[in-house]
Amino acid sequence: MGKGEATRERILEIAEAAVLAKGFGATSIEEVIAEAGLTKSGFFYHFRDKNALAREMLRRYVETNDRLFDDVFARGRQLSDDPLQAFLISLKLLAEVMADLPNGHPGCLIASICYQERLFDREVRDLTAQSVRGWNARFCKILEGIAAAYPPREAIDLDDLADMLSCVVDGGIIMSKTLNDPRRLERQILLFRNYVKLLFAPAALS
Amino acid sequence: MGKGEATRERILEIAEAAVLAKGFGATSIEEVIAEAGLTKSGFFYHFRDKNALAREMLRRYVETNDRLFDDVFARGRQLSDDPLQAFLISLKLLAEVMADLPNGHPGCLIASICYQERLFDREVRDLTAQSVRGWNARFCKILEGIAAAYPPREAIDLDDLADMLSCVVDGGIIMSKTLNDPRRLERQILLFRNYVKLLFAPAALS
DNA sequence: CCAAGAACTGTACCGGCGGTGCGGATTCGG
DNA sequence: CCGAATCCGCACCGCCGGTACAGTTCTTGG
Repeated sequence: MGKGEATRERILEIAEAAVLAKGFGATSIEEVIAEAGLTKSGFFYHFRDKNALAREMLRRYVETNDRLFDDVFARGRQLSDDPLQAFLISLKLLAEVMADLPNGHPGCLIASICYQERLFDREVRDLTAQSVRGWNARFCKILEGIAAAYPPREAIDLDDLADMLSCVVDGGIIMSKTLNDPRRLERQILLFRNYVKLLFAPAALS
Repeated sequence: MGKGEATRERILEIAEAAVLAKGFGATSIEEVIAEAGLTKSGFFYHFRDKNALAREMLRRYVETNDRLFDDVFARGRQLSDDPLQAFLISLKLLAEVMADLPNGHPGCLIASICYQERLFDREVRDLTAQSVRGWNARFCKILEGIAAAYPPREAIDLDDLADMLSCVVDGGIIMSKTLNDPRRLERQILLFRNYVKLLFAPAALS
Protein backbone atom coordinates (compact mmCIF):
# COMPACT_ATOMS: atom_id res chain seq x y z
CA MET A 1 0.00 0.00 0.00
CA GLY A 2 1.51 3.30 -1.14
CA LYS A 3 1.52 6.36 1.03
CA GLY A 4 -1.31 7.96 -0.91
CA GLU A 5 -3.54 4.96 -0.46
CA ALA A 6 -2.90 4.97 3.27
CA THR A 7 -3.93 8.62 3.47
CA ARG A 8 -7.07 7.94 1.47
CA GLU A 9 -7.94 5.10 3.84
CA ARG A 10 -7.37 7.37 6.85
CA ILE A 11 -9.60 10.08 5.40
CA LEU A 12 -12.34 7.56 4.62
CA GLU A 13 -12.22 6.11 8.12
CA ILE A 14 -12.49 9.50 9.79
CA ALA A 15 -15.16 10.67 7.37
CA GLU A 16 -17.27 7.57 7.90
CA ALA A 17 -17.30 8.00 11.65
CA ALA A 18 -18.19 11.66 11.28
CA VAL A 19 -20.94 11.00 8.75
CA LEU A 20 -22.52 8.32 10.93
CA ALA A 21 -22.51 10.71 13.88
CA LYS A 22 -23.67 13.91 12.21
CA GLY A 23 -24.84 13.12 8.73
CA PHE A 24 -23.15 13.80 5.44
CA GLY A 25 -24.36 17.35 5.00
CA ALA A 26 -23.17 18.40 8.43
CA THR A 27 -19.76 16.76 8.10
CA SER A 28 -17.32 19.47 7.15
CA ILE A 29 -14.29 18.68 5.09
CA GLU A 30 -12.32 21.00 7.34
CA GLU A 31 -12.85 18.90 10.45
CA VAL A 32 -12.01 15.72 8.57
CA ILE A 33 -8.71 17.09 7.32
CA ALA A 34 -7.99 18.55 10.75
CA GLU A 35 -8.31 15.09 12.30
CA ALA A 36 -6.44 13.45 9.44
CA GLY A 37 -3.62 15.98 9.71
CA LEU A 38 -3.51 17.37 6.21
CA THR A 39 -4.59 20.46 4.35
CA LYS A 40 -7.59 21.18 2.19
CA SER A 41 -5.40 20.98 -0.90
CA GLY A 42 -4.30 17.54 0.21
CA PHE A 43 -7.90 16.42 0.52
CA PHE A 44 -8.88 17.64 -2.92
CA TYR A 45 -5.86 15.90 -4.33
CA HIS A 46 -7.43 12.58 -3.31
CA PHE A 47 -11.11 13.36 -3.89
CA ARG A 48 -12.49 15.58 -6.63
CA ASP A 49 -15.34 16.77 -4.44
CA LYS A 50 -17.48 15.72 -1.50
CA ASN A 51 -19.53 13.37 -3.64
CA ALA A 52 -16.43 11.46 -4.65
CA LEU A 53 -15.74 11.02 -0.94
CA ALA A 54 -19.26 9.65 -0.50
CA ARG A 55 -18.80 7.18 -3.34
CA GLU A 56 -15.57 5.84 -1.93
CA MET A 57 -16.95 5.66 1.60
CA LEU A 58 -19.91 3.65 0.38
CA ARG A 59 -17.76 1.35 -1.76
CA ARG A 60 -15.58 0.71 1.28
CA TYR A 61 -18.55 0.09 3.57
CA VAL A 62 -20.21 -2.37 1.20
CA GLU A 63 -16.94 -4.22 0.75
CA THR A 64 -16.44 -4.53 4.51
CA ASN A 65 -19.96 -5.80 5.05
CA ASP A 66 -19.65 -8.27 2.20
CA ARG A 67 -16.54 -9.69 3.80
CA LEU A 68 -18.30 -9.92 7.16
CA PHE A 69 -21.20 -11.85 5.66
CA ASP A 70 -18.84 -14.10 3.69
CA ASP A 71 -17.04 -14.90 6.89
CA VAL A 72 -20.06 -15.46 9.13
CA PHE A 73 -22.00 -17.64 6.71
CA ALA A 74 -18.95 -19.62 5.68
CA ARG A 75 -18.25 -20.44 9.32
CA GLY A 76 -21.88 -21.49 9.77
CA ARG A 77 -21.68 -23.96 6.88
CA GLN A 78 -18.36 -25.11 8.24
CA LEU A 79 -19.86 -25.99 11.63
CA SER A 80 -22.88 -27.87 10.34
CA ASP A 81 -23.84 -29.66 7.15
CA ASP A 82 -27.51 -29.06 7.81
CA PRO A 83 -28.60 -25.86 6.03
CA LEU A 84 -30.97 -24.80 8.83
CA GLN A 85 -28.45 -25.43 11.60
CA ALA A 86 -25.74 -23.68 9.62
CA PHE A 87 -27.94 -20.59 9.20
CA LEU A 88 -28.92 -20.58 12.87
CA ILE A 89 -25.26 -20.79 13.85
CA SER A 90 -24.40 -17.98 11.45
CA LEU A 91 -27.11 -15.77 12.92
CA LYS A 92 -25.76 -16.39 16.39
CA LEU A 93 -22.28 -15.50 15.19
CA LEU A 94 -23.63 -12.36 13.56
CA ALA A 95 -25.35 -11.39 16.81
CA GLU A 96 -22.09 -11.97 18.68
CA VAL A 97 -20.12 -9.83 16.27
CA MET A 98 -22.62 -7.01 16.70
CA ALA A 99 -22.56 -7.39 20.47
CA ASP A 100 -18.78 -7.35 20.60
CA LEU A 101 -18.45 -3.89 19.07
CA PRO A 102 -16.91 -1.78 21.83
CA ASN A 103 -19.20 1.25 21.67
CA GLY A 104 -22.11 -0.42 19.96
CA HIS A 105 -22.66 -0.46 16.22
CA PRO A 106 -21.50 2.85 14.77
CA GLY A 107 -24.35 2.89 12.28
CA CYS A 108 -25.32 1.66 8.85
CA LEU A 109 -24.01 3.89 6.10
CA ILE A 110 -26.81 2.83 3.76
CA ALA A 111 -29.41 3.93 6.29
CA SER A 112 -27.56 7.19 6.77
CA ILE A 113 -27.50 7.83 3.04
CA CYS A 114 -31.14 6.80 2.74
CA TYR A 115 -32.11 9.61 5.08
CA GLN A 116 -30.12 12.12 3.06
CA GLU A 117 -30.83 10.87 -0.43
CA ARG A 118 -31.18 14.28 -2.05
CA LEU A 119 -27.56 15.02 -1.22
CA PHE A 120 -26.18 12.26 -3.40
CA ASP A 121 -26.03 11.65 -7.11
CA ARG A 122 -27.65 8.78 -8.91
CA GLU A 123 -24.49 6.69 -8.83
CA VAL A 124 -24.41 6.62 -5.03
CA ARG A 125 -28.11 5.85 -4.73
CA ASP A 126 -27.84 3.05 -7.28
CA LEU A 127 -24.93 1.55 -5.36
CA THR A 128 -26.92 1.50 -2.10
CA ALA A 129 -29.88 -0.16 -3.81
CA GLN A 130 -27.66 -2.69 -5.54
CA SER A 131 -25.93 -3.59 -2.28
CA VAL A 132 -29.17 -4.13 -0.39
CA ARG A 133 -30.53 -6.22 -3.24
CA GLY A 134 -27.35 -8.29 -3.18
CA TRP A 135 -27.54 -8.96 0.54
CA ASN A 136 -31.22 -9.87 0.35
CA ALA A 137 -30.57 -12.24 -2.54
CA ARG A 138 -27.79 -13.86 -0.53
CA PHE A 139 -30.07 -14.40 2.48
CA CYS A 140 -32.87 -15.61 0.24
CA LYS A 141 -30.68 -18.23 -1.39
CA ILE A 142 -29.83 -19.62 2.04
CA LEU A 143 -33.49 -19.67 3.02
CA GLU A 144 -34.39 -21.51 -0.19
CA GLY A 145 -31.88 -24.18 0.72
CA ILE A 146 -33.47 -24.48 4.14
CA ALA A 147 -37.01 -24.58 2.78
CA ALA A 148 -36.03 -27.37 0.42
CA ALA A 149 -34.96 -29.54 3.36
CA TYR A 150 -37.55 -28.37 5.88
CA PRO A 151 -41.01 -27.47 4.59
CA PRO A 152 -41.97 -24.25 6.38
CA ARG A 153 -44.74 -24.44 8.94
CA GLU A 154 -46.57 -21.62 7.16
CA ALA A 155 -46.61 -20.50 3.55
CA ILE A 156 -44.10 -17.67 3.76
CA ASP A 157 -42.56 -15.50 1.10
CA LEU A 158 -38.85 -16.23 1.40
CA ASP A 159 -37.95 -12.91 -0.19
CA ASP A 160 -39.80 -11.08 2.56
CA LEU A 161 -38.13 -13.20 5.21
CA ALA A 162 -34.74 -12.45 3.69
CA ASP A 163 -35.61 -8.74 3.69
CA MET A 164 -36.52 -9.05 7.34
CA LEU A 165 -32.96 -9.77 8.41
CA SER A 166 -31.74 -6.52 6.88
CA CYS A 167 -34.71 -4.68 8.35
CA VAL A 168 -34.16 -6.08 11.82
CA VAL A 169 -30.48 -5.19 11.73
CA ASP A 170 -31.08 -1.66 10.48
CA GLY A 171 -33.93 -1.16 12.92
CA GLY A 172 -31.90 -2.72 15.72
CA ILE A 173 -29.03 -0.34 15.05
CA ILE A 174 -31.34 2.65 15.20
CA MET A 175 -32.94 1.46 18.43
CA SER A 176 -29.58 0.67 20.00
CA LYS A 177 -28.27 4.11 19.11
CA THR A 178 -31.41 5.97 20.11
CA LEU A 179 -31.73 4.23 23.47
CA ASN A 180 -27.99 4.02 23.96
CA ASP A 181 -28.26 0.30 24.61
CA PRO A 182 -26.00 -1.75 22.31
CA ARG A 183 -27.46 -5.07 23.43
CA ARG A 184 -30.78 -4.41 21.75
CA LEU A 185 -29.30 -5.03 18.30
CA GLU A 186 -27.98 -8.43 19.36
CA ARG A 187 -31.34 -9.38 20.83
CA GLN A 188 -33.20 -8.43 17.68
CA ILE A 189 -30.98 -10.66 15.57
CA LEU A 190 -31.53 -13.51 18.00
CA LEU A 191 -35.26 -12.91 17.88
CA PHE A 192 -35.18 -13.14 14.10
CA ARG A 193 -33.19 -16.34 14.53
CA ASN A 194 -35.94 -17.69 16.73
CA TYR A 195 -38.49 -16.84 14.03
CA VAL A 196 -36.52 -18.83 11.47
CA LYS A 197 -36.25 -21.73 13.90
CA LEU A 198 -39.97 -21.62 14.62
CA LEU A 199 -40.78 -21.55 10.91
CA PHE A 200 -38.57 -24.36 9.69
CA ALA A 201 -37.55 -26.58 12.59
CA PRO A 202 -39.68 -29.72 12.94
CA ALA A 203 -41.65 -29.84 16.19
CA ALA A 204 -39.46 -32.69 17.40
CA LEU A 205 -36.38 -30.48 17.38
CA SER A 206 -37.75 -27.33 19.01
CA MET B 1 -55.85 28.60 15.07
CA GLY B 2 -54.24 32.04 14.89
CA LYS B 3 -52.32 33.19 11.86
CA GLY B 4 -48.99 32.73 13.60
CA GLU B 5 -49.76 29.16 14.52
CA ALA B 6 -50.72 28.41 10.93
CA THR B 7 -47.40 29.78 9.72
CA ARG B 8 -45.53 27.71 12.31
CA GLU B 9 -47.36 24.61 11.15
CA ARG B 10 -46.54 25.39 7.51
CA ILE B 11 -42.87 25.85 8.34
CA LEU B 12 -42.77 22.61 10.30
CA GLU B 13 -44.43 20.67 7.50
CA ILE B 14 -42.02 21.96 4.86
CA ALA B 15 -39.01 21.51 7.14
CA GLU B 16 -39.95 17.93 8.00
CA ALA B 17 -40.18 16.93 4.35
CA ALA B 18 -36.85 18.60 3.65
CA VAL B 19 -35.13 17.02 6.64
CA LEU B 20 -36.36 13.55 5.72
CA ALA B 21 -35.06 14.02 2.19
CA LYS B 22 -31.70 15.65 2.86
CA GLY B 23 -30.98 15.45 6.54
CA PHE B 24 -31.12 18.18 9.13
CA GLY B 25 -27.65 19.57 8.57
CA ALA B 26 -28.17 19.94 4.85
CA THR B 27 -31.59 21.53 5.16
CA SER B 28 -31.10 25.26 4.78
CA ILE B 29 -33.42 27.66 6.50
CA GLU B 30 -33.37 29.77 3.37
CA GLU B 31 -35.00 27.11 1.23
CA VAL B 32 -37.60 26.42 3.88
CA ILE B 33 -38.62 30.06 4.12
CA ALA B 34 -38.52 30.36 0.33
CA GLU B 35 -41.06 27.55 0.04
CA ALA B 36 -43.08 28.85 2.97
CA GLY B 37 -43.12 32.34 1.47
CA LEU B 38 -41.65 34.39 4.26
CA THR B 39 -38.39 36.05 5.18
CA LYS B 40 -35.60 35.00 7.46
CA SER B 41 -36.74 37.47 10.06
CA GLY B 42 -40.17 35.89 9.98
CA PHE B 43 -38.66 32.50 10.57
CA PHE B 44 -36.58 33.60 13.54
CA TYR B 45 -39.65 35.22 15.01
CA HIS B 46 -41.22 31.76 15.33
CA PHE B 47 -38.10 29.73 16.16
CA ARG B 48 -35.18 30.97 18.18
CA ASP B 49 -32.70 28.87 16.17
CA LYS B 50 -32.46 25.72 14.10
CA ASN B 51 -32.49 23.53 17.21
CA ALA B 52 -35.82 24.98 18.30
CA LEU B 53 -37.14 24.02 14.89
CA ALA B 54 -35.86 20.47 15.45
CA ARG B 55 -37.56 20.27 18.84
CA GLU B 56 -40.90 21.38 17.48
CA MET B 57 -40.63 19.09 14.46
CA LEU B 58 -39.93 16.15 16.72
CA ARG B 59 -42.74 17.04 19.12
CA ARG B 60 -45.11 17.25 16.19
CA TYR B 61 -43.91 13.96 14.72
CA VAL B 62 -44.24 12.07 18.00
CA GLU B 63 -47.71 13.49 18.53
CA THR B 64 -48.84 12.41 15.07
CA ASN B 65 -47.48 8.90 15.53
CA ASP B 66 -49.06 8.60 18.96
CA ARG B 67 -52.41 9.49 17.48
CA LEU B 68 -51.92 6.95 14.70
CA PHE B 69 -51.16 4.17 17.20
CA ASP B 70 -54.06 5.22 19.43
CA ASP B 71 -56.35 4.98 16.44
CA VAL B 72 -55.08 1.70 15.00
CA PHE B 73 -55.00 -0.21 18.29
CA ALA B 74 -58.32 1.19 19.45
CA ARG B 75 -59.94 -0.03 16.25
CA GLY B 76 -58.36 -3.44 16.73
CA ARG B 77 -59.83 -3.80 20.20
CA GLN B 78 -63.10 -2.53 18.83
CA LEU B 79 -63.27 -5.27 16.20
CA SER B 80 -62.40 -8.15 18.49
CA ASP B 81 -62.59 -8.86 22.21
CA ASP B 82 -59.78 -11.39 21.94
CA PRO B 83 -56.44 -9.68 22.68
CA LEU B 84 -54.53 -11.71 20.09
CA GLN B 85 -57.09 -11.19 17.35
CA ALA B 86 -57.32 -7.49 18.19
CA PHE B 87 -53.55 -7.12 17.87
CA LEU B 88 -53.44 -9.06 14.60
CA ILE B 89 -56.19 -6.84 13.21
CA SER B 90 -54.35 -3.74 14.36
CA LEU B 91 -51.15 -4.87 12.66
CA LYS B 92 -53.05 -5.43 9.43
CA LEU B 93 -54.55 -1.97 9.73
CA LEU B 94 -51.10 -0.53 10.38
CA ALA B 95 -49.74 -2.28 7.30
CA GLU B 96 -52.63 -0.87 5.26
CA VAL B 97 -52.01 2.64 6.48
CA MET B 98 -48.34 2.38 5.52
CA ALA B 99 -49.24 0.93 2.12
CA ASP B 100 -51.78 3.67 1.40
CA LEU B 101 -49.23 6.48 1.64
CA PRO B 102 -49.15 7.96 -1.88
CA ASN B 103 -45.37 8.14 -2.38
CA GLY B 104 -44.38 5.61 0.21
CA HIS B 105 -43.49 6.43 3.80
CA PRO B 106 -41.63 9.74 3.84
CA GLY B 107 -39.31 8.51 6.58
CA CYS B 108 -39.03 8.20 10.34
CA LEU B 109 -37.88 11.41 11.95
CA ILE B 110 -36.42 9.52 14.91
CA ALA B 111 -34.26 7.44 12.59
CA SER B 112 -33.20 10.58 10.76
CA ILE B 113 -32.21 12.25 14.02
CA CYS B 114 -30.48 9.07 15.18
CA TYR B 115 -28.14 9.28 12.22
CA GLN B 116 -27.32 12.92 12.98
CA GLU B 117 -27.24 12.79 16.75
CA ARG B 118 -24.28 15.11 17.19
CA LEU B 119 -26.28 17.92 15.61
CA PHE B 120 -28.88 17.99 18.35
CA ASP B 121 -28.88 18.99 21.97
CA ARG B 122 -29.63 16.70 24.85
CA GLU B 123 -33.27 17.71 24.99
CA VAL B 124 -33.94 16.48 21.46
CA ARG B 125 -32.08 13.22 22.00
CA ASP B 126 -33.92 12.59 25.26
CA LEU B 127 -37.23 13.18 23.52
CA THR B 128 -36.43 10.61 20.82
CA ALA B 129 -35.41 8.04 23.42
CA GLN B 130 -38.48 8.70 25.53
CA SER B 131 -40.78 8.34 22.53
CA VAL B 132 -39.28 5.04 21.46
CA ARG B 133 -39.46 3.75 25.02
CA GLY B 134 -43.10 4.81 25.16
CA TRP B 135 -44.02 3.01 21.96
CA ASN B 136 -42.19 -0.14 23.01
CA ALA B 137 -43.93 -0.09 26.39
CA ARG B 138 -47.26 0.27 24.64
CA PHE B 139 -46.59 -2.72 22.39
CA CYS B 140 -45.25 -4.73 25.30
CA LYS B 141 -48.39 -4.16 27.35
CA ILE B 142 -50.48 -5.51 24.50
CA LEU B 143 -48.22 -8.54 24.18
CA GLU B 144 -48.46 -9.22 27.90
CA GLY B 145 -52.23 -9.28 27.57
CA ILE B 146 -51.92 -11.79 24.74
CA ALA B 147 -49.39 -13.95 26.58
CA ALA B 148 -51.73 -14.13 29.58
CA ALA B 149 -54.47 -15.62 27.41
CA TYR B 150 -52.27 -17.65 25.05
CA PRO B 151 -49.13 -19.20 26.49
CA PRO B 152 -46.40 -18.59 23.88
CA ARG B 153 -45.07 -21.57 21.99
CA GLU B 154 -41.52 -20.62 22.99
CA ALA B 155 -40.13 -18.75 25.97
CA ILE B 156 -39.78 -15.31 24.43
CA ASP B 157 -38.82 -11.98 25.93
CA LEU B 158 -41.88 -9.85 25.33
CA ASP B 159 -39.82 -6.66 25.56
CA ASP B 160 -37.69 -7.83 22.67
CA LEU B 161 -40.74 -8.79 20.66
CA ALA B 162 -42.23 -5.35 21.32
CA ASP B 163 -38.95 -3.77 20.19
CA MET B 164 -39.13 -5.83 17.04
CA LEU B 165 -42.19 -4.03 15.75
CA SER B 166 -40.40 -0.69 15.89
CA CYS B 167 -37.30 -2.24 14.34
CA VAL B 168 -39.21 -3.84 11.52
CA VAL B 169 -41.02 -0.59 10.75
CA ASP B 170 -37.85 1.49 10.82
CA GLY B 171 -35.95 -1.10 8.80
CA GLY B 172 -38.87 -1.48 6.43
CA ILE B 173 -38.96 2.26 5.81
CA ILE B 174 -35.26 2.31 5.02
CA MET B 175 -35.56 -0.63 2.66
CA SER B 176 -38.61 0.82 0.95
CA LYS B 177 -36.85 4.12 0.42
CA THR B 178 -33.55 2.61 -0.66
CA LEU B 179 -35.11 0.21 -3.15
CA ASN B 180 -37.85 2.67 -4.11
CA ASP B 181 -40.48 0.01 -3.41
CA PRO B 182 -43.13 1.20 -0.92
CA ARG B 183 -44.75 -2.24 -0.65
CA ARG B 184 -41.77 -3.69 1.21
CA LEU B 185 -42.70 -1.84 4.40
CA GLU B 186 -46.21 -3.27 4.35
CA ARG B 187 -44.88 -6.77 3.81
CA GLN B 188 -42.47 -6.51 6.72
CA ILE B 189 -45.25 -5.51 9.08
CA LEU B 190 -47.33 -8.44 7.87
CA LEU B 191 -44.37 -10.75 8.35
CA PHE B 192 -44.02 -9.56 11.93
CA ARG B 193 -47.75 -10.17 12.29
CA ASN B 194 -47.21 -13.73 11.13
CA TYR B 195 -44.50 -14.17 13.74
CA VAL B 196 -46.88 -13.07 16.48
CA LYS B 197 -49.53 -15.41 15.17
CA LEU B 198 -47.08 -18.29 15.02
CA LEU B 199 -45.92 -17.61 18.57
CA PHE B 200 -49.24 -17.28 20.32
CA ALA B 201 -51.99 -18.83 18.22
CA PRO B 202 -52.91 -22.37 19.27
CA ALA B 203 -52.18 -24.97 16.59
CA ALA B 204 -55.89 -25.46 16.09
CA LEU B 205 -56.29 -21.87 14.90
CA SER B 206 -53.37 -21.61 12.54
C1' DC C 1 21.94 8.15 -6.63
C1' DC C 2 19.10 10.84 -9.23
C1' DA C 3 15.22 12.18 -11.86
C1' DA C 4 10.42 11.96 -12.30
C1' DG C 5 6.36 11.64 -10.78
C1' DA C 6 3.31 11.25 -6.57
C1' DA C 7 1.84 13.42 -2.57
C1' DC C 8 1.20 17.04 -0.60
C1' DT C 9 1.47 22.57 1.24
C1' DG C 10 0.28 27.67 1.02
C1' DT C 11 -2.34 31.26 -0.39
C1' DA C 12 -5.92 33.74 -2.19
C1' DC C 13 -10.44 33.89 -3.45
C1' DC C 14 -15.76 33.17 -4.25
C1' DG C 15 -20.57 32.45 -2.97
C1' DG C 16 -23.87 30.40 0.13
C1' DC C 17 -25.61 29.63 4.61
C1' DG C 18 -26.66 29.90 9.78
C1' DG C 19 -27.23 33.20 12.83
C1' DT C 20 -27.68 38.05 15.16
C1' DG C 21 -29.61 42.58 15.76
C1' DC C 22 -32.78 46.06 15.22
C1' DG C 23 -35.95 49.34 13.32
C1' DG C 24 -39.97 49.56 10.86
C1' DA C 25 -44.29 48.00 8.60
C1' DT C 26 -48.58 45.44 8.47
C1' DT C 27 -52.38 43.05 10.31
C1' DC C 28 -55.76 41.74 13.37
C1' DG C 29 -58.48 41.18 17.56
C1' DG C 30 -60.71 43.56 21.38
C1' DC D 1 -58.57 52.83 17.27
C1' DC D 2 -54.93 50.94 20.09
C1' DG D 3 -51.73 47.66 21.01
C1' DA D 4 -49.95 43.37 20.45
C1' DA D 5 -48.81 39.76 17.27
C1' DT D 6 -46.80 38.98 13.05
C1' DC D 7 -43.64 39.76 9.65
C1' DC D 8 -40.27 42.62 6.52
C1' DG D 9 -35.68 44.95 5.18
C1' DC D 10 -31.22 45.37 5.82
C1' DA D 11 -26.67 45.15 7.39
C1' DC D 12 -23.41 42.26 9.21
C1' DC D 13 -20.36 38.16 10.94
C1' DG D 14 -17.93 33.79 10.50
C1' DC D 15 -17.76 29.14 8.66
C1' DC D 16 -17.68 26.06 4.91
C1' DG D 17 -17.51 23.89 0.15
C1' DG D 18 -15.14 24.54 -3.70
C1' DT D 19 -11.66 26.50 -7.25
C1' DA D 20 -7.21 27.76 -8.93
C1' DC D 21 -2.50 27.44 -9.09
C1' DA D 22 2.30 27.79 -7.90
C1' DG D 23 5.57 25.72 -5.07
C1' DT D 24 7.59 21.97 -1.97
C1' DT D 25 8.66 17.43 -0.11
C1' DC D 26 8.61 12.64 -0.35
C1' DT D 27 8.97 8.15 -2.73
C1' DT D 28 10.44 5.06 -5.84
C1' DG D 29 12.10 2.83 -10.07
C1' DG D 30 15.89 2.60 -13.15
